[in-house]
Amino acid sequence: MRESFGHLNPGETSGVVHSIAGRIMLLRRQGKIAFAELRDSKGHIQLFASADLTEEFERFASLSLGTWVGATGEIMTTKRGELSLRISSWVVLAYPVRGFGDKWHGVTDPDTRYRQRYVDLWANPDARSVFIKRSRIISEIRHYLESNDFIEVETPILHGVLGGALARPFTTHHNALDIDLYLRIAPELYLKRLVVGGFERVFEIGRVFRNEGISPRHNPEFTMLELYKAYADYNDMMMLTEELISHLAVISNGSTTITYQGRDINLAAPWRRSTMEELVSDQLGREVSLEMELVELLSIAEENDISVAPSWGKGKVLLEIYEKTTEHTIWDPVFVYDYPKEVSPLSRDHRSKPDVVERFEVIIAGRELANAFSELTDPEEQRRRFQHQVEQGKAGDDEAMEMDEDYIRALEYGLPATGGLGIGIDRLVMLLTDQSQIREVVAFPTMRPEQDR
RNA sequence: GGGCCGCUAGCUCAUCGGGCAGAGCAGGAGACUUUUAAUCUCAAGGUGCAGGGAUCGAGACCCUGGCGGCCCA
Repeated sequence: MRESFGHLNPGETSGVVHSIAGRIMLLRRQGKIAFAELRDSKGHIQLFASADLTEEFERFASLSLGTWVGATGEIMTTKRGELSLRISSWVVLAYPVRGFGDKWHGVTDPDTRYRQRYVDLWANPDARSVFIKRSRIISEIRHYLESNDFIEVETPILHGVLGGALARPFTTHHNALDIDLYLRIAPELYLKRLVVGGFERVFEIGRVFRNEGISPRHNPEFTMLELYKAYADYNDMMMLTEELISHLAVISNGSTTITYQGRDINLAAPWRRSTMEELVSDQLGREVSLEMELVELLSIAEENDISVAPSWGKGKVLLEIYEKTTEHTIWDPVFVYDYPKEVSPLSRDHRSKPDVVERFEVIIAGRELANAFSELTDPEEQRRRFQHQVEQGKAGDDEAMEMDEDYIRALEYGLPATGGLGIGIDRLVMLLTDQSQIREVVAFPTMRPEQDR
């Protein structure tokens, strides 16, 4: 309507009759005329009502803010130049029984905003726009992948065996089979089974569940994109990642340079590529590498006040040093690559370096955004890696994976060289909508139950 | 898990060296024929998060608990 009739001069009528529906956000009465601001999902428009032209004028002029109405009338412009619908007939579609928030301040109490998102969404335009952007981002991911010959698939959320990531699970129970099941911590192992089955490019966008604390950056259930591409490796995944994310930045913000929490981030490809050892060495101003002896790495950890567990090997210690000293210092996107084998049970051995695998994480604004690798395809090596995980579990690591015999059987039928990539959608949306808290991008975040408030 | 902060009308916020709790908006009644958070008049609106304690007297001070936020692990 604004596009078609925005040219009308103040005081002009169009002769066109139109019907619209929405929620009354503001209402100003002046004697025998009244103005209302009607909002729908696309925007807002002014309604103009007058005693001589509008049915049941008195009743219209006394409607409460928040009322849903449908209205029909002629498109016109007021003397002050505001495009309006001069309504002749109208109908109430829903009455609000609960009080409207403050029309100027909206509702700001975070507890109310998160628990009663339906209130937040109509009271705070910023909240609306975040969720609209989220929808566009996810839609664009699908479009991008489909146009690159990926197919979208759905894999089980109820898992009998824990795997695909290092995390503590939620457990549940199936009554008829009388078995305990996990809510998945990652779709990874099922997606690769599909590649074994011949689907060469697959992706899934879905919820995963990790039984850990709630923080500004963690919700127990969150949305992951995982994709797998046959005949590809982690170098291909780097190119795909930087291309996809810089594309999404342009779609959602119009530029590959975005502002996050007051600081610019340049997402234009290509992104910096650095090994974990290089980054840590730079940060600490001394050589740090997996070629060192364990005791040497342990002493570096100690110097930096990093506590380690006795069961950890060199890889786990290096990862811990990296996460505690270096990760949070990265701002512009970096592919941190060549991860310790010890902490990467599903990644292929590096083609030329010992003790590391072909894996990378993307760090932007100090946080992990994506994780990818050249997939481990050798069933015997995979069995050894799972075995190591089982031992870690016995040693007290409650995030360790379990032995997945069926997954090994699938690998025995042959998984071609495959690149895999996982992106945390919520964190991506946070980045692209300039939000510092995951609860701002999850419509209904996990909350403690309401007491009698 | 630790530290700090918050919780007062439907919403956003005040108040005080402990002494009957106050405003704007919303909701109600009324005025007003081109408003833009319209304006004006009137009336109404509260178990001060919950429970204990010291005090003649607590929303305020002390303790415990609840929920939330921020920072840290």
